[in-house]
Amino acid sequence: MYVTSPVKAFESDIPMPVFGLSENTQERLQEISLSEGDSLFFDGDDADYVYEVIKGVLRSSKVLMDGRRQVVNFCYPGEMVGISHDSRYHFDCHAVSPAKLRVYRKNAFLHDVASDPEFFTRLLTNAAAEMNSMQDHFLMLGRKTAMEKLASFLIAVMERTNSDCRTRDLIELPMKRSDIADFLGMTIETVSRNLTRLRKLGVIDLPSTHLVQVLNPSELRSMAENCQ
Amino acid sequence: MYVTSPVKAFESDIPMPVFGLSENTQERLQEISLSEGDSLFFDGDDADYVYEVIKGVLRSSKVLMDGRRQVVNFCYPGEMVGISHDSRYHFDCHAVSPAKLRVYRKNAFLHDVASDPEFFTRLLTNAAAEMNSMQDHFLMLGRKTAMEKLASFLIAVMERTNSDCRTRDLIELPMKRSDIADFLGMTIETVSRNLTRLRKLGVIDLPSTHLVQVLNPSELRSMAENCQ
DNA sequence: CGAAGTATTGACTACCTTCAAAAATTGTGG
DNA sequence: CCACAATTTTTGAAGGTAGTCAATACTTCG
Repeated sequence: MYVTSPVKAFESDIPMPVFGLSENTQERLQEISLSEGDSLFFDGDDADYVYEVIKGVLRSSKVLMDGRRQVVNFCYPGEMVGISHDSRYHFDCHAVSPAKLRVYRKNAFLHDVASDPEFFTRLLTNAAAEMNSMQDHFLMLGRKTAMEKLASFLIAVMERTNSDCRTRDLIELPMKRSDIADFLGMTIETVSRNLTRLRKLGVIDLPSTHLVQVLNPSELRSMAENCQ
Repeated sequence: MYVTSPVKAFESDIPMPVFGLSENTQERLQEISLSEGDSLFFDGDDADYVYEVIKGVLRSSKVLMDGRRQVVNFCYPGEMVGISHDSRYHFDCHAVSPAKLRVYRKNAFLHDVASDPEFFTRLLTNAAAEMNSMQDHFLMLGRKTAMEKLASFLIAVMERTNSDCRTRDLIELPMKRSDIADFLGMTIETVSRNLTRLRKLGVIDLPSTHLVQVLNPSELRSMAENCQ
């Protein structure tokens, strides 16, 4: 079992968001940057802010006492993170790649949402959509083989990122193998082995560690639900 | 692999909710009953209604083409089911035990919610809470052993149902072993073997198939995260 | 009481994990 | 820019947990 030891972006004894800006400087609160590996917040922190990803990719994860980790979600530009049902966050959140975020005070955000029916509808729709994708994630974690999990993951990233037809089949994977493994509920070795197997089958190519060229999308798609 | 073959409560060629009541009889729409095994809706059906469980337990599940199934959630009294981000349901929903439901027209429901800030806040909080419990489910599916999964499940059902201190340690499991297996991402045989093992360890007793007496709650709790 | 469905138990197998080492990549200081 | 260390990824061999197949026991229901 492996444990990632996350490092706060700034060390500080003042209970403040990781980016370390003054709380009462409204303008400076509006947008922040994170470097690769920086933490945004931890499980148990006060949930005073909600965030919107502008650029980069975030990783939400939960950890068991003995260090076993489950990556809950990767957050891409346009998505919200940090909305809690109570006053605390219930997972860790880190930057997987250099990221820019828009920050909202939780209370102000909720007030704005409640007072604007259109905003509210959008948020509720997003929440329902996220729940739906979480349910697909359940099916994957609970019932798919290692190869099916990996194929599903690649398809999902493909559909989530490249809307441009010309670059559709070139997938960027900013996260490490350990992040992918913890997202799919398997080990880094199994992730690596199955990537290699997909390469040898001619379904993908691996130009570099964090790039996947999909050579046979339809085959990959069929492997996502019906392994070999 | 096993496939459950669900049966509609009423056979009908009219596209109508399963309970088969006239759409324009407002009063008769307000509450419905389901027998054990009845379906409420299927993946792909028009999502015209949302439901609130009054009595009994529902099961939400998704199925792969080859029949592999993942139970997404068990819905207990007080919980909502059927809120979708688009016009379709994205999972099957069945009654695990005889159930009573309150029915809302989706549009009317959303309108009511949007026009009442307090109602809205409650719904959003519930959604966030449900997401939080889904994230715990992820951790369980992806990273826990069979025994840890089963112990976690028993603890969760215990905390969800019996608020009464005297009956706290007597758990009712209305669902079948196959439902539990599909919820935990394992087989019925593994569920059965581990229940037996818990019994032989003296942690639980099994007075009947659908009843579990927890003899050593603290031991069970520790097994949920740290299987021997 | 018999039949159908459900649950338990047993024997064997397979997939994924674990442990270990080599290869590749990334980062750092001279 | 290169050399070297640290980290990450890949590959290999062995082992274990849970799955599969099969038979028996138990429950439910006509």
